[in-house]
Amino acid sequence: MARKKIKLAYIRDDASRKATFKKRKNGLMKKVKELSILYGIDSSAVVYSQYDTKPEVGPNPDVTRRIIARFKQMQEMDKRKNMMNQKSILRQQIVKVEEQLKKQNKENQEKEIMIQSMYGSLPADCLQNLSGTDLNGLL
Amino acid sequence: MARKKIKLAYIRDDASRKATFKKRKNGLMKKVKELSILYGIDSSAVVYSQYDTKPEVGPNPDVTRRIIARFKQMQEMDKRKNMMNQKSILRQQIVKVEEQLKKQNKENQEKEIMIQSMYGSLPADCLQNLSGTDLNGLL
DNA sequence: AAGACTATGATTAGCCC
DNA sequence: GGGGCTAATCATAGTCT
Repeated sequence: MARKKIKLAYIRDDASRKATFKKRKNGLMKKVKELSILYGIDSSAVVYSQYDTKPEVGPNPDVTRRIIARFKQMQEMDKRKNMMNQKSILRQQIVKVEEQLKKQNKENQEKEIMIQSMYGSLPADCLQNLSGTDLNGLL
Repeated sequence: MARKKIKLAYIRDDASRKATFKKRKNGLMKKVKELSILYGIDSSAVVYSQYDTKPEVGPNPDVTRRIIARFKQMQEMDKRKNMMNQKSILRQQIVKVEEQLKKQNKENQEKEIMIQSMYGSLPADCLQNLSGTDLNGLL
């Protein structure tokens, strides 16, 4: 009578797979029921298998329905949270871009002032040579 | 070190309830995961509790979503089946009532014939005494 | 194939820190 | 109050029927 432990992997032998499946499914359902009794909470397990035509639902379908409703609600919340996160990330990016823009504007202004002063200080005949030159490209 | 068994009932002591809950929840989730691995099937457990802000979902939310979809499908099937059953029950009732109706019609016909023959065989002076009498009530 | 049995492995209640 | 320990209970793989 060697009852050794099995390793956690798909049971290839059809007979023993089917045989032990029922035992384990029942064990699981028992635990689910115990959990809900011991702690006064909702818990449910659903098991689909090729051995049963119907999925096994424990401890009772009404609880399962309630749980599903709440699960969906939670999913919605998660989704919204995610969107909020994305939104805040975008906001941060906007702030960054705005700062860069501000900085660049300031630089541009300074360059403008430089150009203005350059023009002002040049002799009249030098202005002729500069006409047609792209000042922006130079800066 | 007395580790005795507990009886299956709501654990009133807050501390031990909270302490053992986590253990059992983890144990359950482990079993759920084992089930899906050993048998290559979908299984999922959802546990709501006052101890966690979120429900515990095992072994993973995608499987749970798939399972919920199938659970709903099954519910629909059950509903339809139920309706079909009700329908067939009603059909049987209709058949019964139709049979009763047929039977009664036949009886009525027979009674009618009896009445007719009674009228036909009576002498003329007897017909006067019968006027005003409810023949239907007599039969 | 399905249920009973049981040695063995797994889970866990109560403790301790 | 959370994590580790361990005795005790529980679950179950393999076997037999």
